[in-house]
Amino acid sequence: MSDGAQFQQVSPVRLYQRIVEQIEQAITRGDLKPGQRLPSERELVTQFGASRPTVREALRVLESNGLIRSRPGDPNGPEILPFSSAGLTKEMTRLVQFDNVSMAELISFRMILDGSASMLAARLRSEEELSAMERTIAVMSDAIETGYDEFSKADVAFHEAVAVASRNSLIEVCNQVVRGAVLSLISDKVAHAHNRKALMRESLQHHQEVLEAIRARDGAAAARISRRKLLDYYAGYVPESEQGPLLALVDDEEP
Amino acid sequence: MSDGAQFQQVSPVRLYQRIVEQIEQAITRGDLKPGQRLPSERELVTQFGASRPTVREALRVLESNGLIRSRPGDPNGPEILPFSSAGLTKEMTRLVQFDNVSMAELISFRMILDGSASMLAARLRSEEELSAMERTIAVMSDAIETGYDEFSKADVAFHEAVAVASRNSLIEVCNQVVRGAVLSLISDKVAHAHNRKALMRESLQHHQEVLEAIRARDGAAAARISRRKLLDYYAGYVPESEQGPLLALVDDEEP
DNA sequence: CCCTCTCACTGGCCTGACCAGTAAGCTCAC
DNA sequence: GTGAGCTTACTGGTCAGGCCAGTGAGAGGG
Repeated sequence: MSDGAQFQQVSPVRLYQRIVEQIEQAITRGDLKPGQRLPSERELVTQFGASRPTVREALRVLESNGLIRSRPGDPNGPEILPFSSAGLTKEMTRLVQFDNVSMAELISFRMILDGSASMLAARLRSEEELSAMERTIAVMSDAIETGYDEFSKADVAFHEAVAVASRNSLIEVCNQVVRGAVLSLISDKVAHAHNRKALMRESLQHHQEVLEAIRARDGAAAARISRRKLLDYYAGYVPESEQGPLLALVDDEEP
Repeated sequence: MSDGAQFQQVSPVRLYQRIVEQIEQAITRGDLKPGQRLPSERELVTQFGASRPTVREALRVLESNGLIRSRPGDPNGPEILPFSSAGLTKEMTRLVQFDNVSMAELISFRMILDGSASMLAARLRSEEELSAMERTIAVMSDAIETGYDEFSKADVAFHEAVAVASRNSLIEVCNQVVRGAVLSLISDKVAHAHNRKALMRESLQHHQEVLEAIRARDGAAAARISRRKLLDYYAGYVPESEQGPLLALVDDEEP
């Protein structure tokens, strides 16, 4: 190779990509805020100087990425949507589905995220946030009789309350995604379990112990308990041979 | 509400979405493997019974999601791409850019991921994996004189080696994404820093200390050092008022 | 056997058209 | 005046057909 300038590989840029970029940037910059409307397709055609199919390709991409939504017949044009983590969820689910991510890895990741969230919550929580958690636990307790859906909803609410208290939304988004992925892999087993009530009671017990540590502002304990309980709860779904990495995560009590 | 059946909200499904779904499923199921080719657009038109613009909209969506790539003139048709975390990175970057995710949260998240990876690596590593890490550190050391690009590449290689040893690819993918997001936010400052060599030396020092703990199989120490060093390195980019949650993460040495 | 050139076919892009929806604004009865 | 109903100008969804610049497998020449 001759010395001197280094060249980057170039790739032809499609017209529709240019349009996507422009609109994406306008949204990111804040020129287009959620709720605002894009001009109609035919109007965009004149503004971008491209044909309608090309403009439409761009809009379809934006739509599939959750940035806009267009309804047929709406005279106001496509709508800018508020940010949602749906795209992230989709991507992460795909990562799980066919990038050889095992159940053990998923649970390991949940243990890390959940443990960290609990630790941060224990150390940073306010009194209001604590009582918010207590309320969700109460709902869970009641929901054991009411039904699994209620219970599950309250469960999510608890983790959300913890996430809020941890002051870190990234944790919650990722945790939510991973949680969803785990559930989608074992949902059939849970749904058909004849001992669902027992499972719910066990889960409730776990959450209460974590809450106790958070109440006591004991970050290390909250993390340890959270991880330990997750492992107990899910260990049955992981083959014996893959449990090593999971045990390494609860192995906190070393000299 | 009358009791009985619960109905879900329905939304009209576009034709192009049906096509996207079918192809996505085929890929997820493994019917279409990376490297294989899709039929040509005109062939797909007849198979799906849709028009070319519609088929093209579907292909554009798949392309923008990183699932396929189509090159003009290629007689073999669009190519199925191997999985890449590019989509995830894009989504996460967007999350950071305009969902009120602060620099502090990003760094906090990195500390969690990196700390956990180091801990797992310390407890699970093999001898080969350890020496792989040592090699990347050596490269980093040499690269201080060679240049920042080399250094950065070796840096990535180190974290990758740690991730491999941690037996959890999710950690590494997420860490890589977050790392990229952080760098994209501060890259200008690093590039213009007049003391880049000093920064590199500091970074190298940090990595060496983590490596030492991993060598000693001391998981707790590896995690603690990793978090501490990340905080030291990046603290300057976080406003004083937002450092609370970060400090909570290194506050391990409690009674 | 290798090299070169051809050509059928590819994807990128465009024009123009039809249809089923939507909602603003008009009409009209009350 | 006011509300209900209808008209209408627009929207997005979809299609058919066409042109162009590329690509690469295979035909042909050396």
